[in-house]
Amino acid sequence: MARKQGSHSDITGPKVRQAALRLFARHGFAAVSMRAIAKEVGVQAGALYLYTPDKQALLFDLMREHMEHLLDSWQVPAGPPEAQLEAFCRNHIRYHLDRPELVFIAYMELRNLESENFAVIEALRGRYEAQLTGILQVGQQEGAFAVPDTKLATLAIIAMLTGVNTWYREGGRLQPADIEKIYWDMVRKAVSR
Amino acid sequence: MARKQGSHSDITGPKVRQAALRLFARHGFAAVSMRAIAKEVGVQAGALYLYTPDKQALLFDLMREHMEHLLDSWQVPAGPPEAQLEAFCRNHIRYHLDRPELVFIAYMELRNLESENFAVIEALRGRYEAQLTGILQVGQQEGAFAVPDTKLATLAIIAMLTGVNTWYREGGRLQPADIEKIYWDMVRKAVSR
DNA sequence: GCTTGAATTGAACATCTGTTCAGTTCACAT
DNA sequence: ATGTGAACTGAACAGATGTTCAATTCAAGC
Repeated sequence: MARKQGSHSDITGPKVRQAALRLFARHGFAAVSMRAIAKEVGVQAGALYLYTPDKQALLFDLMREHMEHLLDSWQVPAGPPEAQLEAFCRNHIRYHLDRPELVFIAYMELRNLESENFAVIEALRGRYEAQLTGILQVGQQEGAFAVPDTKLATLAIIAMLTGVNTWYREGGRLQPADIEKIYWDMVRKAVSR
Repeated sequence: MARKQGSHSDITGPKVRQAALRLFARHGFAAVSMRAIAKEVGVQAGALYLYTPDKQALLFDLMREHMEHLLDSWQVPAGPPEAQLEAFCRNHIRYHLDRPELVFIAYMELRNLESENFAVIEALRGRYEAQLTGILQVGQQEGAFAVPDTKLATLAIIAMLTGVNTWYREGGRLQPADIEKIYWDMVRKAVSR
């Protein structure tokens, strides 16, 4: 069972995924060749096929793992809807600021997924959005929120939160904690009565 | 000066831009070949070079014209900051719902611009954002708004508004006018004290 | 009818594309 | 010392890529 010392597969495998992640995020899936990925890894193009069946799977696996990890990253806490919403927003921002490249890919490269793969990612995205919609619905019923359309509010809030990734750069004027607070403030007011 | 009747260049030219727009929006710049564009136009690939110096210019011109047209699409009206903000939000949504393909390209294909072209588009984007920031700053000073960070609020609001394009489809449950109202409501509350 | 010239073709270019696979390497187990 | 097998190379594949350009088409103007 133990891997042989000389084996590189448990090093090269992750390296391939990492290189694909970086290059897809920087140049876009269609603009990155297998040879470019191989070069980044320090290997010939043919060797990549020991670690992925094809280029499409490289993209799909990155996106699927990202979405699954995002879903696992939190649970709706017990408590009043406002606290639940705050937890959602803060987790979303923190999670997204931590993995800018994955986030970028997961939402820029949807159209490069083959249709079955696309359906899988869309379903995962739907499950994530449903959690926010659920929080908003309960809050609306209990009178804590005033959102005319919970589905729209869900998409508006997520778009707004995810927008951080378009401008945030490490070491900038604001720390993640500041950003969390500012965005949460805006969301809180946006859904308030 | 008058074009000859037999001339097709004033027909083919726009057709080329239109085909590029559609295909870039659908498949992404890098995934669309000049031959694919030519086929959509009904012409051989070589003929495209009568209407564009190269593929890059096709993308850049679409984006630049879009941004310039967006800037021309409105002016900050006289009046209280809240009315100015409402005008901005409603115009933004209306304008974006009217040209989903251009909007999509202008913000998905930034990384496919050569660096000088990128700088031009970024400058135009900056000028557009500055208008919203200006409204928020005045409103903040006059006490009409309570935004802790006007630059962040600018980006958050624009991200939220532009987000409509990710889900809106013609003939859906909501009319553009409904959407304008719902989003404006959320923005209004988000910046209120 | 003939000339002009803009619009377009179609072939050619050098290079790149994703993917396959027979052959090589070399740390390990025996 | 020898054999094994995972990891990898390097060449090959069939076709696509952006771009150029000599040659063709054909309506307009004379």
